[in-house]
Amino acid sequence: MAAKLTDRGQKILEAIIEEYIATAQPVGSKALTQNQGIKLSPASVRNVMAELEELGYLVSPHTSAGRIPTEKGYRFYVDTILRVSEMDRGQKDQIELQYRQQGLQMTDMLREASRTLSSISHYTGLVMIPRLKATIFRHIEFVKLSPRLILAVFVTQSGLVQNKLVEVDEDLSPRELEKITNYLNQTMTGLSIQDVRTRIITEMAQEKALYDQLMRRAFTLSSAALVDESNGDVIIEGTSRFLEQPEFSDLDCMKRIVQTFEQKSALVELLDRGLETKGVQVIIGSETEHTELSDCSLITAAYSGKRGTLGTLGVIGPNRMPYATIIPIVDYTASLISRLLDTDND
Amino acid sequence: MAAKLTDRGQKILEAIIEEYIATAQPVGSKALTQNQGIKLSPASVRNVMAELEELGYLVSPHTSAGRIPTEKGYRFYVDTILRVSEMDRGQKDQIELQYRQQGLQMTDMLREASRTLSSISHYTGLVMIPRLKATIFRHIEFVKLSPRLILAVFVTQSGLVQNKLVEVDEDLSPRELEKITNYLNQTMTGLSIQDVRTRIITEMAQEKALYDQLMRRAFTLSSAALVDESNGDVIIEGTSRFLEQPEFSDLDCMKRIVQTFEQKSALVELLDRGLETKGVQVIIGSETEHTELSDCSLITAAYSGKRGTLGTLGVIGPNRMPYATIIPIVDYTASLISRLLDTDND
DNA sequence: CTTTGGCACTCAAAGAGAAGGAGTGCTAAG
DNA sequence: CTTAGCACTCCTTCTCTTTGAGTGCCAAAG
Repeated sequence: MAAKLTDRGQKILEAIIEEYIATAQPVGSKALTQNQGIKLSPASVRNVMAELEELGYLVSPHTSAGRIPTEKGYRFYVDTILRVSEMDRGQKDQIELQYRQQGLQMTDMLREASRTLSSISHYTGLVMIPRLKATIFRHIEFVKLSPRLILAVFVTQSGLVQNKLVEVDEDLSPRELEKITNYLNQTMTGLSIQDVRTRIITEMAQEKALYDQLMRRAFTLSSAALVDESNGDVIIEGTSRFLEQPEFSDLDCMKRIVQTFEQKSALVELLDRGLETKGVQVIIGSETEHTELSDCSLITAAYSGKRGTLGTLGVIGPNRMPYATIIPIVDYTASLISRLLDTDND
Repeated sequence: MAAKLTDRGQKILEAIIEEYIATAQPVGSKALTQNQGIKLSPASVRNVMAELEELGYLVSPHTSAGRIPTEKGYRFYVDTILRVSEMDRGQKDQIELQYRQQGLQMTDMLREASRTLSSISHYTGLVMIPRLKATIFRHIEFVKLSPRLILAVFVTQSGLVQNKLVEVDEDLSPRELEKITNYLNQTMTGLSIQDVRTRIITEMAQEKALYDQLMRRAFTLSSAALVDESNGDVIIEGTSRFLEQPEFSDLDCMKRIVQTFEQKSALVELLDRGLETKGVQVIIGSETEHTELSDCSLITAAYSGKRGTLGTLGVIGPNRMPYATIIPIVDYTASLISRLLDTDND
């Protein structure tokens, strides 16, 4: 069982996986000896393939078909065999160009990132919107919509704008609102939302707040405005790419995947996993731990702003994905986004 | 050609269309005589069906299949035969409930509308976001992100928040910005964006603006902030519903439709058509004038806020849609949204 | 001990009829 | 005008056969 893979075994596994990625057809021994730089007879290749199957890297759909990689096969390929090539300048420029032409607003940029990921990779692009609590407070503004209804508009360091309706018990005068606004903008700017929140809580407990009605209102208002009720949002672009993949020609399976996309929660969970990780992460098939996505793989990377990780982005497609080309695309996009977020708004 | 349809012809056409809507199978003469309250022999029905085919309301896929409605058939059905039933209270309540539980923010509400449309109709929900120029100015706010970069946050009467980054030539001090903000909020509130724009243009031309630097800046800034560069945006929910429809089991056709959805422009154009129209509009098949959507039908209705039409919403599905049940759903949703937009924020 | 050619075997995919059946159009009688 | 009867069409389904790609194993060669 723990038998190590010979050098030749790896070579052949690599060739099979790459052939399968290219053709989506089970790979036979003959095809291998012809196509690649493998100088063995089909019979020898067959021996090795039988070994690889025994070790769980390959399966054959039926006796008279070739072999296809298992998840374990892909995993080994990604972890051990794969050498990620640098992207060539041209491709990098092509990506970068997309953003130059573009407006500068964060959400638009992230949407563009998702779209570009999809169009360059030919799979589906995913970009997670930064969680509120991970962002830095820059500015808050209150707009009174009706006596009891206030719109809080809140801008983060990185230029993300969030707005939220707050219902209040008492009618605040414009002057009061303005004071509150000024106070908050002076005290909170530069803190992370996390910090802002704890600060609000401690200050509210202090006695001075107890007597200062305005302060109390400021805190109630801002804490209501900064509640992060979103469980994360994902920008998905290029769902239709899935329809191009022969492995999803089964409509029912396809439908379940698209539904999972629409609900987004599974994708949020998967993208969240990449938040802590440095570099590119690959999640293959059942590693997603979602049955509907058990034939899908994700390639993700985290992007960050001035102060630490903001979110993750990546590509989702069938297990049979050209990892070698997509990993650098995701990697480069993440670093590009990080760079843009760092420099654009300061 | 101009032969009018007999009463019996209509009855049978109705029965055929409704049967086909229910089963997605070509309808034969025998099936009709059994199922519905049609007291004729199959042979008589066949005569009528032949007539209907001659008139272009039906076609048969091949000799030994039943008949299916043509677009002209659907059109006639929708225009002449169909009696739209009132929705029962229960269903109305079910819809309304969705919004009660919900936050109050406009975009969220529209997204929820799209989702509800989809889940109740079992087709794909569409909601067009209001065009900026159709909305009423309520409040504008500028946040300086960097010396030359200003974020304009702009709130419409109906509570829609738009934000836009503006690059400026000169470094504006916070005091100046504040003055500009105050000035704009005092002068422009209550005007439509359309009006605001013309006003800015005329005032800029006036000599007093020429000498007052601050005013000039105010106008430049606000006109830049209020440029409506979006060509309309549509919230699409329930794309996966399409995958349930047997008529789109062809993957290639399916792919083209989903791609068209992703681009959105075609949908924007179609929803735009409903802006002028009162009540529910039905667009059938090639009436869409998009080849990719030539097997799709839309049922749309306009929704409005305090001051006139804001946008349209609706449902898209195959031509074979249960118009009788969906039309009232769309109608009711549109009026509900209008009601909510009217009352919520004033 | 590894490699390779040979060979029998398996099994999905593709094709060819053949049978079945749903539905039609037409005609002639009620 | 309606309807029963009937011949005809042609899709759908089934079975059966063929085809061929690919395998596993064995025995001979390196």
